[in-house]
Formats: sequence, structure tokens, C-alpha cells
Amino acid sequence: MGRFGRILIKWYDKNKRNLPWRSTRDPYKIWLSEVILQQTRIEQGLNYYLRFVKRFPTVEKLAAADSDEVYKMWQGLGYYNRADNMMDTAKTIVKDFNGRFPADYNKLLSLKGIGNYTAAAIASLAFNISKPVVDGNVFRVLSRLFAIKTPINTSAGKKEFELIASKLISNHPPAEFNQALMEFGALYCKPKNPDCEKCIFIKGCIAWQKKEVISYPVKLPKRNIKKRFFYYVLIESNNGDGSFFLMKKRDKNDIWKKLYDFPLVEFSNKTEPHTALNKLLAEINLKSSKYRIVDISDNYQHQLTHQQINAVFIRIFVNKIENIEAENSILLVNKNDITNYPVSRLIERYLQDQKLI
DNA sequence: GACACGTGGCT
DNA sequence: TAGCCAAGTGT
Repeated sequence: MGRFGRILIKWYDKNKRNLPWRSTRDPYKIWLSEVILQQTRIEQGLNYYLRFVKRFPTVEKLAAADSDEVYKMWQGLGYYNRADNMMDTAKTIVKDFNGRFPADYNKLLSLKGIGNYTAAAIASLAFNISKPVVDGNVFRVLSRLFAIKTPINTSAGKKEFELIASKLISNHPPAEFNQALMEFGALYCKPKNPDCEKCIFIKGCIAWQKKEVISYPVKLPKRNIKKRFFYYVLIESNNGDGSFFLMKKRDKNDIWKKLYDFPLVEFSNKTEPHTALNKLLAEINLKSSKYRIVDISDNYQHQLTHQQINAVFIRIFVNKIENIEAENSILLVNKNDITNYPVSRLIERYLQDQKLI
């Protein structure tokens, strides 16, 4: 039992937050929480977790779920691929593992959406297996404590920190140690404004002694952000059942896959909305020549990790939809049903502004 | 190994 | 403001 772990766990017992997934050893719920919390703040993910547990209390229920419903519940969380992988894994657990998550790191690792971190988290938190989690918090705490300058976004860095963490965790209760280290990083050893003065490890912290706490962890710089210009055309019309809009399910290998949006033309530069509108109308071969422009929105800037989306929404009304020849299926969605379709935050914001949802 | 993949909070 | 960052994973 190392001294570091003993002090850390003692600190954790006294200072830990009361979070719902901490009061269970059910691997299903732990898995759910871990997937939701990947690259996601607790405050953002908490309600999603509670809703998922309520709607899908067991892995069997989730395995039987409808994809669109899961996506709708995931809406707003981002990294939507997680929802797909989650459903895949739920089915695998039911089908190949008799409904039980395996108490085995490598088997967990083989499941979709479960990588190094999540496999270690489930193994340790649900099954008490001594495997250290190495997440952003752990990188930060250990890099500062030992003043390690190896960039954390390299395989050498991942290896080095994992080795240190494995040594530190040994002979400690795995679940407590892992959660304690992450909790300490989240509450004290924060990226900005860390509470060094109150830190229980201040005497041993090399980065603190060198007065360079903030420069850890070291990270290789990342690439430039690509700018994209989206021109959405909301085509509204009427039929016997009232007003409807043309929508599409995104299926290309691109952002927001499997979410719904509207007919779209993209440019690499800022473009006149009318130019975009004409191009799109030609593309989908909208025969009806009579349309009226209801509204052209201001630019919506939407920031993603590697892209900046600039979107303008052009809302038009068409008397009669005659002959939509899109290369792929366009849906006629009743105005009142739009809210049932999972959409990106960008689309959601626009629809809210237009009072359409 | 490099890069794509979302969103919101903070500085 | 623009950039950074958060309980990472898949390709």
C-alpha cells in the first residue's frame, strides 16, 4: 500500500460528491454512466444518465430499443456515435454474454464503444479488478505531481502514465482508488485555477515546486479548424393533414450522422443565400416554380472540435410539392411531428428561434 | 499515428 | 473573443 493511495482514498471518503452511479455496482449502470461521461461534463451528462436508467433499466431493455428513440434521448449530448455503439454493445451482451457484462478487462475492451478507459472503469468499479483508469484527470494529476513532460496525446505518453498509475493503484481497493484520483483531479487539480494552496499533495508536487503547475499536462498542438458554410432550405408546404416540412436523415460519413436535418447545400466560402437557394432547388429538382421566401436567417455560428459551421436558414413556402427527385429519401414531416426527430443542437436552436418546436 | 467526432462552460 | 477543456473511441 503506497502512501499516496492511502492519503488519496482517505481524502475521497471525506470529500466525494454524491453521484447516482456511485451507489451501484451494477455493471450495466456503470457502463451507461461511463459512456455518457466520455468527454462530457458531469453536469451535462447527469440528467441523460437518469433518463436512460429510467427508460432502460436493464441491458435487455436497451438492446430491444428503437434506434431513433435512443438517438432522440441522446440529442444534445454530442458524439452521437456513442449511441450507436451503445446499442450494438447492449445487443452483444444479451446475445453473446447471456445478459451479463464480462468481469474481464480484455473482453470488455472488445465491445463497441468501450476503449481503454471505459474497460478499466467497468472492471474496477463493477468488478473490483485492479486496473487503473487513465483519463484526463489522471493525466493532469500525475503529470503535475511528477512533472512529466511527455505529451499525453501520444502513445508513449499513454503508456508512461498507465504504468505509473498501475504502480500507484497496487494493493489499494481499485474502485475507491480510481474514483478518488479522478475526483481529486476534478475538484482540486483542475486544468485552470487549481486549488494548490489547499492541496493535500502540495509538498510532494514537483510541478508546484517548479512553479509550473499550469503548464501540465503537456499536449501536442492540434490542427486548424476547418470553416464550412451551410445553407439550409426549409421547404414548407401543405397537404390534407396540414403544414409539413421536407427533412432528411443524415447518412453520409460526416458530422451528425443519423440525425435529421433539412435539404442542404454547402459551400467552402460565404455565399449569397439566393445563390444557395437556386442551387438547391435545382439539385432536388423541385418542379414547382412558385415559391415564396418566408425568412432568411442571420448566420448561425456553430463551433465543433475540428470545424466551425456557419449556417444560414432559408425558409420557403411552396404551394404544391410535385416532384422531389433527391438522390436519397426525403421525408415529409408534419410540423407537429418535428419534435420527434433527433436533431443537432444547431437545428434545435434554429427551430426554437422559429418557434417550430 | 493522425484525425474525426458535439456540446457547453470558462477564461 | 477565440481557444481550451471535459470520466475517449473508432478508423
